[in-house]
Amino acid sequence: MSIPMPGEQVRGSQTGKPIMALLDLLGRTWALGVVWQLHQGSATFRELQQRCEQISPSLLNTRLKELKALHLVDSTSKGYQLTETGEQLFAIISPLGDWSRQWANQITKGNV
Amino acid sequence: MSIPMPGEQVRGSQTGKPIMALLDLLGRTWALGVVWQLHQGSATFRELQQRCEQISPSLLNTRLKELKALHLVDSTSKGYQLTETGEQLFAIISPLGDWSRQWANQITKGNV
DNA sequence: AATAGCGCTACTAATACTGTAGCATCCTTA
DNA sequence: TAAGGATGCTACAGTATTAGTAGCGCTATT
Repeated sequence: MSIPMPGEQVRGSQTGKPIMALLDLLGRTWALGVVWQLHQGSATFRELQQRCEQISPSLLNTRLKELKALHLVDSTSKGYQLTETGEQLFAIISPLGDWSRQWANQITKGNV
Repeated sequence: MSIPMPGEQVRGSQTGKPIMALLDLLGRTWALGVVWQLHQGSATFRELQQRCEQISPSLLNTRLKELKALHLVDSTSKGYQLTETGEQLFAIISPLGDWSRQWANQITKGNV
């Protein structure tokens, strides 16, 4: 799958709008999850695989390539870590943690 | 694909944590996009299809079923719309619009 | 020199998505 | 009362993506 570069056409959108590239990227399996897990701290390839509950190495590697190409993740001697930009992205989505718990509560307790 | 219900195991995770169910859901093609587009206002099935740049009806319908089951989208006489919960979710991710533009700028102008 | 761990690739099977056709239903308008 | 015309949605075949497993090439340790 090609890397969803802002300005170019991406999966599901011809417009080239940055938000569409971002939504394409984040709409791929484990993309959000990798960002989420990496915020817990940098990790080696195999550590990251374990944090992501045994995601297959081929997929992890594909996602990491994309995230690196888009400057959200960096690989250093300490392993993979979020870039500053990646941390910004995490900062935006981090409220999803708390929110998802309320949401789960609402659904499973059935407040209809 | 089964609906990622918080509390149950989902694609890529056995833990049942709400955040994992949410990340599974949002990691599906066009899930975020549909929420994004519906925030622009309620829409009928075919309107929504057009806003989503000709997403195939089968996929749109699948995504809508999931979003309805998870109380993020409602279908009314006026068509589909976000629920209150869905609007909350949108409120969290809405900064992605502005952020994606900066991000695009950083990548394409190459501030390396 | 053998062992163990690492990043990562290769390959196949399983699953998800795309794209098109079209059915059933509900308006219009004649 | 019936012939369009639009709508919500399903069916299905073809294609693309993901899962799962094996293992290679390398480095470090024993």
